[in-house]
Amino acid sequence: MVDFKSTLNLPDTPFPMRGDLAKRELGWVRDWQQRGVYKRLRSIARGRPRFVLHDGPPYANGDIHIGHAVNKILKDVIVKSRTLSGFDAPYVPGWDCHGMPIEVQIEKKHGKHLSAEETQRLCRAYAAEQIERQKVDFRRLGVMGDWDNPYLTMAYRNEADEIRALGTLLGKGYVYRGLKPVNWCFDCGSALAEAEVEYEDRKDLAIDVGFPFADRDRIAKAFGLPKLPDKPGFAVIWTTTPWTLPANQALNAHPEFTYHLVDTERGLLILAADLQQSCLARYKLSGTTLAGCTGSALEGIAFCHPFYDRLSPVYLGDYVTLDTGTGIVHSAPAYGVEDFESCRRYGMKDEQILTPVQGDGRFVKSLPLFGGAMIWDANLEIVAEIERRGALFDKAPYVHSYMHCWRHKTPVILRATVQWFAGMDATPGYRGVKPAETLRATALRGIDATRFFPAWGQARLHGMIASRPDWTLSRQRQWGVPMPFFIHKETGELHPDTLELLEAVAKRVEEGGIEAWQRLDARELLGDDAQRYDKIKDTLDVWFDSGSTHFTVLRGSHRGETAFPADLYLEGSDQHRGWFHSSLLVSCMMNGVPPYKALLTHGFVIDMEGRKMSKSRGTGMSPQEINGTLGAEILRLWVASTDYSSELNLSKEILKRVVESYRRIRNTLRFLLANTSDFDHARHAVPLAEMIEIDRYALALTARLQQELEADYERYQFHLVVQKLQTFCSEDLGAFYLDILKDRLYTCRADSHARRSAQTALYHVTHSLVRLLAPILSFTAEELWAVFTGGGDDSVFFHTWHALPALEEPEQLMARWSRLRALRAPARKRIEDLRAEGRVGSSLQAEVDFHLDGADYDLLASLGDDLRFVMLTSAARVHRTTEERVDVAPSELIKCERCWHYREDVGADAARPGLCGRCVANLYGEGEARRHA
RNA sequence: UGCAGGGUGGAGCAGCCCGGCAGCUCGUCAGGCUGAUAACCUGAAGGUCGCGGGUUCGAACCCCGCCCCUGCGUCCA
Repeated sequence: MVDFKSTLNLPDTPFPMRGDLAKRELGWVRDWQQRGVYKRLRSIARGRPRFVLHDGPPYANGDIHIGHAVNKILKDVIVKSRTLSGFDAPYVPGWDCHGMPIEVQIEKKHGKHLSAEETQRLCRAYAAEQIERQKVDFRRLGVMGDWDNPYLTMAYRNEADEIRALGTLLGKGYVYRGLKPVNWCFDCGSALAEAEVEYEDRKDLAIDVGFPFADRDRIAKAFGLPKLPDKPGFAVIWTTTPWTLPANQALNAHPEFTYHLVDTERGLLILAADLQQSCLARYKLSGTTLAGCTGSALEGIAFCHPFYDRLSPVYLGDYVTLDTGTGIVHSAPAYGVEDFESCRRYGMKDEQILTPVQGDGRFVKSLPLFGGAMIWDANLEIVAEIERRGALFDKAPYVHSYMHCWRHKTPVILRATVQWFAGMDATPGYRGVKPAETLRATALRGIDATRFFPAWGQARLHGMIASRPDWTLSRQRQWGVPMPFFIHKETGELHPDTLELLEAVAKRVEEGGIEAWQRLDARELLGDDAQRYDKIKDTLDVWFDSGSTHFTVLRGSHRGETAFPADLYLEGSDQHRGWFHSSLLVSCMMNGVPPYKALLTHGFVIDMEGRKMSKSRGTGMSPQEINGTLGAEILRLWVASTDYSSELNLSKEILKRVVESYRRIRNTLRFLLANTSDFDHARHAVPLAEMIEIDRYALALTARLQQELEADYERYQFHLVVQKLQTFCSEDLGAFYLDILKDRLYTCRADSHARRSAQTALYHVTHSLVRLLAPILSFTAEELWAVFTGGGDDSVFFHTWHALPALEEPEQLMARWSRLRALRAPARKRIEDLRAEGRVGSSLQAEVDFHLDGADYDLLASLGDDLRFVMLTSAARVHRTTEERVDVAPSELIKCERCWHYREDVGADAARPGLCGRCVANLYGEGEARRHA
């Protein structure tokens, strides 16, 4: 038997079947870096319309985790797909460098008693180190960007511009200074942002405390009694924070609730009517109701403080509820927002508010009875004191969820301090300048003008902005951008030249970083005035750092290569409260508009049980680990194939699935390469009009795919991209077109029209696919590009979507072949029956007879003898009949040793034994002609 | 407790806006090919579309209620 294998055009390519990704990706990362691909891409894209995705800066502490990877990969897919769409899409990555977590790290390493300047120096070095580590991991993911020139919030220029931004806000009249209860952490010694607070269960002591009657006549009058019985009396309150009692300055009652005056063994009690029973039960007292009145009747009546010699008047408040307690609430304006606001409403001034708790959690020394005590320790002493004075009615442990510092995990309190604020509704103004509308109104209008992916983000951000309180801009930390103000020692007023002084400081910071402010002697700027002014030590909230990058980066350090406003900000959904929020507020104050045209959010990574990924539970999967085993490409494909708008599920099992689907795509690509390796488009391409019909159909399918994927990319629907790519590779190519094509590619003459037509189609399919894949499977696409285009200094990213040849009537072609495929299916199934009976193996062993009528008959008949190639059978006949059916039978003819078809003319040429007629023609004659398949 | 999102064969997702046989890929099982071969092709099994009502000739899809999951926020003075 002659070996005809060598007479076939079998696939051939150096593109390996196995990606060996974990190892070989490193080579591409290095290659991109060495060749300066990003930089060259910028010059290639220069002049195109710009698309700016502004990177939200990750915090420069710790190695990247899976969430970072998801975020950066999504950004990368967008930047690359926009580039391929013909945009100039720069990507300037950034890092958030200041703030407490880093300061805490330094404290841990070096202790607490460093000078501010030394702390800053160490923090700066630490952050720089963290950034380099993260940068390596980000690059390893295949993320392309300006890694040699990222933005850092700690860059001197950035720090200086941030001070300038502060100056702008002040000058426009948004900033004010005032006393206000803010979340306060004793361990931080600082106010916390809303985002820095989390809730955890905590056990406290809940106590019921009586405030003795002070004005018996007014109480009697309120209850409509001529005179009170001659017994002691109390208004009873319930609290879980005994330590706030030394700062008590009022009692709150609801204006519409009914309160009873109850006669008990321990005297007269005032309680909310609805809570009377439960309270008395708790106090183990029995009582009779003497009279009742509404809360509003109690307004202004003063009661004695339980252990200090002063009075607390009743103020009315709608926020008083009947869920727990007594219906009367004790009010310590320095330690509760509602308390603060109600006391303010009743005319209390800042300086009247009692603030006995210091920043370290201890009572001031001068506080009678409890001076110097830590508030948590003082709780017990306070309860004991109340008990001693006979004012304690009940005490019981109480578990409730309570605010904790996200860093220290220790309880946080509300504490009135002097802070700087950006007013949401109040427009404090600055030297006569006032914004035309409130910040809240500007921001809400900005949200309405922003596009959201997914759309529901809009309602969410809107809701947050609508209800948020004023922004506390100041912090009492070291590692942060200073609020370089000078305050008059007596009046507390800002220096009249503050705007100029800020600019002067900014200039110095630009030269020497925030350390320059630390070093600055006030006399250098103020001269003799210096002794009358305090140099403020506050720093800016770190959210202000990242919230002002649209100014410090887009209009500052990277203004030439980016633009304002950005086309897109993209972050995890938690950033509605974080970066989206702070950026919106800063930009609305500075520019009156948001810094972005659109916002995209993604969910968090969770495991199979629907739990959030966490290292402590051992379910966490690190990107470093995945990169090192499966490859970053698998991580990228997983991210892209997941609907990121809700949670992203990840597990070993899921990654295994992703690896499988990667293999499928990779092998399809390999087949395409292997069958075009001897094809030179310039010399061999068949003109569109002369191409074989099924090849033109393949082009039509590809054109439709490309059109759909371009749209999916545009709408950031990457999971649809992956799904369609997959289906295309499996269904349209693998199971249909390529399967049919093998015969023609392998058996026709290498340079025949029939084969070159197929290769022309494959050439275009490959060009289209490799680019459509590139944003997601960047490593694979680049690898393929090098093989396909013959190496050189090119990159797939230097190109745009492939321009496919324009078919004249693609719809007609699609309709015709869709029907053909539908008619093919039952025949394939009948062949499978034969196979199950053991009567055929390969489908080429079968012959098929279609019995059809009408359009279907015409359709199949129109293919002539080429129908058998579409059917993958040795013969396919069509018969006109009204009784439609498909017959399949094993061939009784002889198998051609070369093409494996079972044909009558095998051996007809005595000189060529074992060969069928067309193989003889292909090998020694003119070659066969194909028109349809 | 408020806001938002989700719940479709073992896994990942379509379908829902605009009601009309529940679909794709992967996996599983069975078979084939041995000229894409650690690949490829064919077929099959597998789903009460979270639950309960309603509207409708007809509901995964529209309406109401509930349950569960996730994120964000908030609260117990």
